[in-house]
Amino acid sequence: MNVTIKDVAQRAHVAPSTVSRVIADNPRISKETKERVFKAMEEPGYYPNAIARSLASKMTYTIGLIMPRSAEDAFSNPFFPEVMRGISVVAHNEKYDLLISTSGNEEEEKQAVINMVKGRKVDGIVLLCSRTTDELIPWLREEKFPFTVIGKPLDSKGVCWVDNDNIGASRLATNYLIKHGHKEIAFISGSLEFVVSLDRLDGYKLALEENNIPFVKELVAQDEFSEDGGYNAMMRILKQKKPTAVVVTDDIMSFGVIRAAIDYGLRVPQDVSLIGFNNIPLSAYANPPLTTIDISTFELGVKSAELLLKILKNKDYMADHIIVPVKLIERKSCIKR
Amino acid sequence: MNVTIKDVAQRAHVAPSTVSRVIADNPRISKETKERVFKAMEEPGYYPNAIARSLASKMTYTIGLIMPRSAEDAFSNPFFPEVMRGISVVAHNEKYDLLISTSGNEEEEKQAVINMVKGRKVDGIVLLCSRTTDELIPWLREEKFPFTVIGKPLDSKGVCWVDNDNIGASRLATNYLIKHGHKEIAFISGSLEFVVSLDRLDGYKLALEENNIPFVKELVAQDEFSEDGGYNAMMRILKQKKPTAVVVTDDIMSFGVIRAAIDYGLRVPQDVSLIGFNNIPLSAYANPPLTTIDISTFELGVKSAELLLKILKNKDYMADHIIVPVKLIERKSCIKR
DNA sequence: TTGTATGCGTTATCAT
DNA sequence: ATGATAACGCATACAA
Repeated sequence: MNVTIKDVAQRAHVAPSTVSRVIADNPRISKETKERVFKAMEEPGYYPNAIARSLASKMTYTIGLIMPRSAEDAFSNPFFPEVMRGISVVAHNEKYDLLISTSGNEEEEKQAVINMVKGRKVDGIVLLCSRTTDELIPWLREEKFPFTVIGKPLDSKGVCWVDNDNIGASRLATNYLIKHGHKEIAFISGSLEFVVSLDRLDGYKLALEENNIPFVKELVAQDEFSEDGGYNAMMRILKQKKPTAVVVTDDIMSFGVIRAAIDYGLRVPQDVSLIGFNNIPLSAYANPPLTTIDISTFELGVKSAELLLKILKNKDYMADHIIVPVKLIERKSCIKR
Repeated sequence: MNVTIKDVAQRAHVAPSTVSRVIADNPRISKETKERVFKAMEEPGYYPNAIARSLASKMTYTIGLIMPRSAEDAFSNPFFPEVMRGISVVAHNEKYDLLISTSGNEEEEKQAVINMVKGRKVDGIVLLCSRTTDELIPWLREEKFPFTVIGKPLDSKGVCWVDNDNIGASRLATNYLIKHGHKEIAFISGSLEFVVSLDRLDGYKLALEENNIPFVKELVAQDEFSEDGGYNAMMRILKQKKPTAVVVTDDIMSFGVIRAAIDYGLRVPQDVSLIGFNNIPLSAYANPPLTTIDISTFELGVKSAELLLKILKNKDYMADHIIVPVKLIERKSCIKR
């Protein structure tokens, strides 16, 4: 079969345990034997079996990634790849691999996590998807399994999470519009099933309040995180009201909102100003280029991974959270009124 | 520690091997004991340790994914997430996990693969990146390790790969432009280091030849697979020639080409027609909506995974390849001349 | 149909 | 500093 630690041991005339120590770079081992062992590894092309290693050491050096339930959502919105990019950079630096398991529905997702956790396939998990109804978090907490969450969970007690200040970000966006003289400001977001949508709605309301602008529920709509979702939401609003500006909590949705406005005979930004969220690469090249809130997606990934690794290094690390800053990117989709 | 197969065996008053057989759903096992074992698994919450399982059975039920060298490229171009989506759907159906390992440079990439292969962490590998200079393919072939490649490798002898008919696709695109009355047709692609760029250039030339249009090398440019890359390539061409149409082998680059044209005072499609490649989600919402070649990115992922699984199921499966069809999506970026 | 024994390739705990 | 030897948790060939 393949060359094992025993073969190397024979070649080097030492015990397998010594070879193991050399691999682990154990300090108390003489230079001479270390050399000899390395030589004995070279020629036959020895490489440690990670599986056997994991079994014995109970360390896998791999991080589990739980994507949003539908692979559709997971990979079609640039948000997730960008988060993964952040995670993978950190993981790579620390010599961790990434194990990904997609799932179609809630039950499958649960199974995927159980499989990773109870199957001992990963050392820790990053949850890319925090729904308000998530039962994964309580389960992981109960299992005392190391994990971090991207997006503040509804019940964040005892869990480590990374997120933006979503209330603040939304308030920032809304205030920007208000300062540009807008008063009829619509708010379009994804499902309120997501904490992030809830928080951003709150930020929007907050900004209105601060400026004594009444909240009008006909100016608010939710829909899917997609171009079509944005289109439909905007259309629903336009049937009842005529906002002069709109806050859209996702750039992809913004594209749909723009299309809806145009279909409705409105020009952007002359008739409707628009501010998006996420600052995806293409929003800069939209027509008009999108003013948007950059939520530092990449950083979200980086921090979530760093936090997880910190936990792994110090098992009884206290529950903690990290707020990643946002930044308003001014482009051409908003004008003064 | 955690509950193991032995604990279950004791509870059910059977031998560990019997429990193992129940897990493996071995046919020759009585209904009664099977029931009893299942019961004994329930209460203490037994779950098989995948690592131990792998060590004993030499099967990991995970597929390794080798992304393009820079995580940058890997996740910023929608092509790769979409491919991953295809792969993950198939993997999920067959109860395989995905192990991802990103890498910064060629050396790291090699290490990542060695780590997966010699570390016995995966059963097979899908290469998402076939550079013409790739030394990974010969290595994997020599190791007799199961793998498939997305994109036809330069030396495809004895390797299983999945790709479009790139020559045909490019010829299709070019002919479309020619049929619309264009004769001054530019060709912008990524680096010729990629086989795909080479093939598409050939297809372009082929179409010109068929129509007795001379090949003009000033009308051809290569650059990075990015918006900026497209912009720069187009600018370089415009400084020498004034094409009435251009074939761009990547939608992201197309956005840059459009921007360059506009900066140069040209309207799209009135002054320059444009046909892209990949049909990424947002190309439909570009301005103008992009006419493009849909290369069935998702299918590319699906087929590569299916092919790999076929190999895994039948170790001495013959080298084979799969051509995934392309489709021309007509939108608004081309006009008759 | 079920049990026994051994191996999978390491790490880790004792020794020495 | 190094060597035996026992885990690690499961699969499997061989018995029964």
